[in-house]
Amino acid sequence: MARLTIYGRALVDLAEDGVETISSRQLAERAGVNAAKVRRDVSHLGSHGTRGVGYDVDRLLREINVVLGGGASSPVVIVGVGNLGRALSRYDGFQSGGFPIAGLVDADPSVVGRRIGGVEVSHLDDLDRLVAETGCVVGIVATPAGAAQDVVDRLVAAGVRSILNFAPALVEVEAGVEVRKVDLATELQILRYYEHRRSPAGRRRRAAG
Amino acid sequence: MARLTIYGRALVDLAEDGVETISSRQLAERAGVNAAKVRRDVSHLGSHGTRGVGYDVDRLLREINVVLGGGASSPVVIVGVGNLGRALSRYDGFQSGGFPIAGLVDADPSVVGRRIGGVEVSHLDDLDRLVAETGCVVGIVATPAGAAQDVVDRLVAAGVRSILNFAPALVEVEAGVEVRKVDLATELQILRYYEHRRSPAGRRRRAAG
DNA sequence: GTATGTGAATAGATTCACAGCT
DNA sequence: AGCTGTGAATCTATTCACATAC
Repeated sequence: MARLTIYGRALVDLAEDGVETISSRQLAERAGVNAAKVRRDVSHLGSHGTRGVGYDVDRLLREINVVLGGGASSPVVIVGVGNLGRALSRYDGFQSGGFPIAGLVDADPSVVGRRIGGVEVSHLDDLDRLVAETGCVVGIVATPAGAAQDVVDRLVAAGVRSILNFAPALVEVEAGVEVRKVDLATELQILRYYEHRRSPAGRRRRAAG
Repeated sequence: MARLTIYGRALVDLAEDGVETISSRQLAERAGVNAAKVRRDVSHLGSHGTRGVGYDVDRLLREINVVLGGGASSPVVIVGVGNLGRALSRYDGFQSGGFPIAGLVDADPSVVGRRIGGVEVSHLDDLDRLVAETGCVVGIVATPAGAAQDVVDRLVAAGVRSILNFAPALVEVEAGVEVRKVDLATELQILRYYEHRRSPAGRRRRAAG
């Protein structure tokens, strides 16, 4: 399902290049997937291509955008302005992707009031008010693992129903709340796993067999 | 397979708490998965628990670490010190996770020579030398989409075989090179998708049915 | 001829459920 | 009694392959 966003990006590029129709095969190539997969994914949209021709780029893009929530702007609040939180606060991909950073929050009084990337840091206890005032619909958790569950509970209590969790911890939420996890440590570990498979200690200096 | 790293983290916590054995059921609960899944995953390690008792925490942790590449330190080079690249450079999770940042690289001469988080920025053309001198084994791509493929090609040419791609672009690599993609825009889009399902325009102000 | 949409086939991951060990 | 290891069942995702439409 993450593939829809990939198709969306490819279609934006195509539309900018003035391309009007595209076949499943061509789109698949741009998206790095199988043509049959494109067809089945697209058919789930209820969309219809034209046999013998392909899909209308503009129409398909519009349909994908509708499913993905369109061009709506979804303000986010970042909880935790430690190392990672500050890094994320300064990343303008949120803004440009339609997720403006409407608030920063931390539990440490010594950082409350500081401005990062033009946004002032509020105290965790003001989360409810902040969410209510700014209309944040997405919460980004960038705290240490130990604080993650508490923060998520507070976000949910404040009415946030979509959470992106960067903390290396599992969190539980009630039904109806969507949590997605981004785990940089795991990604790196997996790379190391492959690295290790290629050259475990002791084979490192040998020529490939 | 990403689950092994989750198990690993849970086991570290358990070891610190002095726990010596753990059943698949308990580990599963901590990892947020099914007990049968834990057993099957662990059995792929060639490990053996003790029937009626469970797994030895230390032993299992050691075995997982061996598979994941152990405590080895894997220096990384970050390519692209734009917004996201700078953010990542300042994130100390790399360092603490055993992935010290050994180099920063950018194509823009105006940032070359600047220091970010204690590391000097080199020019993209010096990538080969940098990789050779620092022994980087992992490349992190934090460039705009358009530059990603070129950067990846250069990383591969320099001998890097493990790449973490933050650029919202597909890249092709020869066999034997492992690329993992972290796509913040897609994660947010997917959250918005669920958000949109819950309250599409027009229903927003209605009470839940 | 070309390309979609989809039933059927395949592959892969997950879960059940239980024999067998401690 | 409690728990692992695993064959078998199940569920889900992917791919094939072709009838159908342009």
